[in-house]
Parts: sequence; structure tokens; C-alpha cells
Amino acid sequence: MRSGKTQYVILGLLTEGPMSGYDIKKVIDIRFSFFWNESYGQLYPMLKALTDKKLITAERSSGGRTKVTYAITPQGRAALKEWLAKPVEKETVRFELLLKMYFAGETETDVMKRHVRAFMDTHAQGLVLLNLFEQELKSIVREHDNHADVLRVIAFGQKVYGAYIDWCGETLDYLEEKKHEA
Amino acid sequence: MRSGKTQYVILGLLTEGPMSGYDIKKVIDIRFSFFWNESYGQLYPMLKALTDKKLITAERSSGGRTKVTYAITPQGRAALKEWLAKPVEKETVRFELLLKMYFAGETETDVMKRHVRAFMDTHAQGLVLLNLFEQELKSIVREHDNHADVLRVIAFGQKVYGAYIDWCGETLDYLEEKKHEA
DNA sequence: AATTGCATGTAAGGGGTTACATGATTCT
DNA sequence: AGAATCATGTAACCCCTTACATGCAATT
Repeated sequence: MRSGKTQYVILGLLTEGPMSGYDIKKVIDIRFSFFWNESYGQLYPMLKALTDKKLITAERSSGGRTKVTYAITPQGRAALKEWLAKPVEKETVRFELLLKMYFAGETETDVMKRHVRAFMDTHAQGLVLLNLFEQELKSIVREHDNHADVLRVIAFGQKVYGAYIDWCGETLDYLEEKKHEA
Repeated sequence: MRSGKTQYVILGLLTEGPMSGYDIKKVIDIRFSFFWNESYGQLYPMLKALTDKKLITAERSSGGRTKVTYAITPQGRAALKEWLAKPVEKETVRFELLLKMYFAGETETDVMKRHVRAFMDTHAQGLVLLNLFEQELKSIVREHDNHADVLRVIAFGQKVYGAYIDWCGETLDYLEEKKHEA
């Protein structure tokens, strides 16, 4: 039982209000992207399963386009709360970049420089988005009271991405030196 | 083709010298644990597959205990180098802690404090191990010339774990305040 | 008229963990 | 003698991504 957290992402998002599977996916892609991801292949079957378990309700729109709006039930809220109380499982991270850095001796220094620079760029871009998201959140008057919690989540991303970028800077310097040594 | 990087971990480690599957697992568990993981269920079948593909050779020990020592072939080295040159794929990270922080409104503040403190503790311990590993590396005379590269990998862990711990400190303060507000 | 976005869903297949099975060797 | 560690391997099972299929609605 490594995971099975898809259900809790769904339940959690539905506490903010009813949504479709498509909406949920969008929110995850945009707001959660730096710490979470889900695919339709996980989401849609799970929405069905949660409906069967009565943790959420499904309402199919009458008329033209098929659209299913899901809402959380009291049982769903209880299940979410139960999970929230459970200890966080040890996450298994996998950094391909570090693997390559570890084996850097088997390739050229320029290859590694490219990898580190690419890593730096993507995370610098990510940081920009996080900063934008932070500003956006701070500007709008608090409609929901989870604002402050979300800011903490964003702060995590900012700190960690900052650390990544720092490391990349140092490592690029190191690689530059290494190159001239050889 | 999300992954399939197990093979390159094996090839990479075997560049340092011949090893058994058991050895490889140990090295990954101890030295790579903060950025990589592998299970026997992945390792052993992959060792067989790599042997079939002639990227590594297998030598079974004669006598008592069954032990298979693997060594990299020139083709294996070439395959590794080829992979090293390929761009690093976007890693998909999943932080259950952040998911819970995002939905913190649905539970008690003390619950979140526990989670954050646990996260802080495990990574503080991890940081100690990383510092030890760094000292150890710096103390022994460089037998292999990959020392400096490995130090860079360790530095990544130190920086990122430092960022985690920082964030935990801030977040614990935030949660403390939040608790007294309510 | 065509493209993009909205919207739901399934099937196949790969990646990965866990649990189990088996047995030798070394340490206490 | 018993426990821990060395050592290899398999099978079941789950999680997850990718690719595909389908079709409506809004935009350009």
C-alpha cells in the first residue's frame, strides 16, 4: 500500500466546493504541480470508486455536454480527516540529476554543465510561478481561511527551489573549474 | 517510458569495480538513500537482463555460498555514457506533507504540528548522516577521482535538507501562533 | 472552417514494492 | 544455540502513465 493518496487529493479539493474531474486535474496541474501530480487514468476511476463508497456524490449535468460535478459527503470529510491524522509516509524521491552527477566521471564536463543548467532553468521558472502565485494570493481578500496554510505550502516550494538554484550555481562554478583543470 | 533507470544505477556502480547484487543494494541504501532507492524485486531481474544484453558479466562463485559477482563490459560503459548524455527527465515529486498542509483546515493544528515535527526530525537525522559522510569522504585520501563529484551530490542533500528544516521551523512557529489565535 | 479547449473515460503496459521462499555464514 | 547478516531469487499485486477514443463548445 505504497500510496493510494489520489483519493485524498480529491476529497481535499472537494472541501473547497463541488468540481468536475477535469477541474480537479486542472487545479492539481496548476496549483499543486511543484509537489503533486495526478493523471486522468488515476482520477476518473477513483472518482467512480469514491462515489460507490459514498464519500462523494456525482451529479450529471442534464443537457448537451457531459459534465459530472462531484461534491464531498460528510463521510468523505470524515475519511479525509482520518487520513490527515495519520503520520506522513516516508517519501521516496529520485533525482536523476544526482545520479548523473555521481557518475559524472564517465562523461564529459560539458554534458554535466548542460544538465545542471537545464535543471537550474526549469526551477528558476518554477520559482517565478511560485512568486506570482504568492502575490496573487496575498492580493485577494481572504475568501477562504486556508490562505495562510497555502502560503506555507508555497513557501516550501520557494525555499526548496531556492536551494536547488543555489546548488546549481555552485555546481556550475565547480564544473567550470574542473573543466580548466583537465 | 517513465523510468527504467535501474539499469544505469547498476552500470554506474559497477564502474567503481565488480559487485554482487547484494552489494549494490547496500550501497544504494546507504550512500544513495537521500536521492535514490531500489528494491531487490527490481535489481535481480535487471542484473539478469543486463547480463543477457552483455552490458555486464556474471561470475558465480564456486563453492559453498551462492554469490554472483557482476562486472561492467565495454558495451555497458558505452550504454552508461549514452544515458549520461541524455537530458534529465522532469522528476515527479510527491510531498504528502504539503498535501496535508494544504488541507490543514480540515484537521487540528496539533495534528499538523506533529507531522511537521516528524518531518523535521527525520531530515535533521538525515543531515547528520550527510555531514558524517562528507567528513568521511574528506578525510580519506582520494582513491577514486570521483570524490569531488560525490561531494557535490552530498552538498545537494545538505542544502535541500537545510531548506526543509528551515521551513519546518518557520511552519512550527506559524502553527503555534495559529493555535493561540483560535 | 478550423483550431483550441472542455470533458469523460478505458486499455495496455511498465515500473516498483512487498512478501515470501530458501539457505549459508558469522557473530554473540 | 540462536540471532543477525549475507545472499539470491520469484510472484503477486498495486500504482501510475501513456495513448487512445469520443464528442461538444467556444474562439479565431
